[in-house]
Amino acid sequence: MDTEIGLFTARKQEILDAAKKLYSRKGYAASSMRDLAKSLGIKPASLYSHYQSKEEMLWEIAIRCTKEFHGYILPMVQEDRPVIDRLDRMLRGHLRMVIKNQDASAIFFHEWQHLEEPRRSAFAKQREIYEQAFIDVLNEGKQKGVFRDVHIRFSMFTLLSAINWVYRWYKPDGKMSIEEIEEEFSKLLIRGLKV
Amino acid sequence: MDTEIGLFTARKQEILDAAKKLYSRKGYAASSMRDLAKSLGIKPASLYSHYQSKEEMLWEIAIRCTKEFHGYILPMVQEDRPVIDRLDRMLRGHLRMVIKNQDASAIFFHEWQHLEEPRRSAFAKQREIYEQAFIDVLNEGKQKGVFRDVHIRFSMFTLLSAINWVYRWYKPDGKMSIEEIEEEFSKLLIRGLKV
DNA sequence: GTCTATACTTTGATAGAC
DNA sequence: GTCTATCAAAGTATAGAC
Repeated sequence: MDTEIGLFTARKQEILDAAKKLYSRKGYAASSMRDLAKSLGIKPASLYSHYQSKEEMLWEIAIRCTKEFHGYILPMVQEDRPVIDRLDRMLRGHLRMVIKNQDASAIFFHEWQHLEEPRRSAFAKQREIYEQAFIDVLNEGKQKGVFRDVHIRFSMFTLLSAINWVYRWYKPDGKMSIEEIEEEFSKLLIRGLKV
Repeated sequence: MDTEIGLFTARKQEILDAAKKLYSRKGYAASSMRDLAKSLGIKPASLYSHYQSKEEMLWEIAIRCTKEFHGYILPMVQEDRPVIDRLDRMLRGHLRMVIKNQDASAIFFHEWQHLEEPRRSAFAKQREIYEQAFIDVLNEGKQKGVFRDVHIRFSMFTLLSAINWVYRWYKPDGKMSIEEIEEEFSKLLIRGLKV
C-alpha cells in the first residue's frame, strides 16, 4: 500500500518538491523535464508515471500553496480582536507563510502566470479571494477611523508586496531572525496607516 | 545614412521595444525569436541582422534600463536637502522610473536573471550600486537621528519592493494618478521610518 | 516505478540569394 | 535589411518491456 501524504504518495511528493525547487530557481519556462528528472536521478519518461504533464506539476504546486496561505490567513479576518491587531497578525502570518514556503512563493507570486486556461483563471480567482481578506480588514479599519483615508486597494498591494519580496532575499542563516523581520515589518508598515 | 538614437538605428530600437514588451508579458524564457519576429511582421532570420542573439537583446534592455534608473536617482543622494527629503525624492523618483519603464521593469527586476555569465554578474553589480544609494541615505538618516534604529538593508528592500510591484498593477487609465500614488507611498513608507 | 526507445514539436541560429 | 531554406539541439510526451 502507498504511503500517503494527503492525497499523494511519498514519491509524488518528492517529485513535486524537486519541481518546486527547480521552478523557483530557474523559472518554470526555463525548467525542462530533463532537468527535473536529472535532479531526481531518474529518466525523464519516469516522471509521467506520476504526473500527466509539466503543467500539472505547476498547478499542484500553485494550488497547494494557495491552500496553505488561505488556511492560515483567512480565519484571522474574523478573529475577535481590534482591527489593527488583526491586520498586524495577518501581515505577520503572510510573512511566515512566505518564509515557510520560500520556494513555492516564487510560483505563488510569479510562475503561476504560465498556467494555461482554465487553470490560470482558477488560480487568479483564488488569489483575489486572498487579497480581498486584506481589503476587508483595511476597509473596516478605515470606517472605524483607526486608519486614515487611505486608498484601500493600493494599500493592500503595497503591504503585501513589501513582504512578498522576502522570498528573494531571506536566508535562514541571515542577520535577522523571523521574529525581528516580523517586528520591523509591523513597525514600518502599520505606522503609515494610522490616523 | 542610419537614423541613430543613441548608438542605435531606429530599426534596432523598434526591435528592442518589441522584445521588451514580449519578454515583459511572457517572460524571457517563454518568448521565442519566432514570436518576436511575428510581432514585428518579419521572419525570424531577419532579427539576426540586428542582434547576434536572443540574450544580447535581453542584455541591451537590462543595461539601458539600468542607465536610466541610475541617471535619474543616483545624483539625488548628494543633493543639498534634509536627508528625509532626499529619501522621499529618491522613492518618488524610483516610482516614476518604474511607471515610465513599465515593460523594462519586469526585466530590471526579474528577467535579468536569465542572463548568462559574465553579463549576469555585471548586471548584479550595477544593481548593488543602485541599492547602495538607498542604503547610504538610510544610514545617514539613522546616524542623524531622523530615522529610528531600523535595519538598514531590510528597510531598503522593503521600501523598494513595495514600489517595485507597481509595474504589475499600474494602468495609466486607472483610478489613481501618478501624483496620488507618489503621495500615498510617501505617507505610507516614510512614516514608518521616523523616530 | 523505472527503464529504453522513439515520435514529434519547437527552439536558437546560420548560409547565402536578393 | 529581409528573405528562403535548413540545421542541430533541446523540448514535451508516449509506447511498451521489465
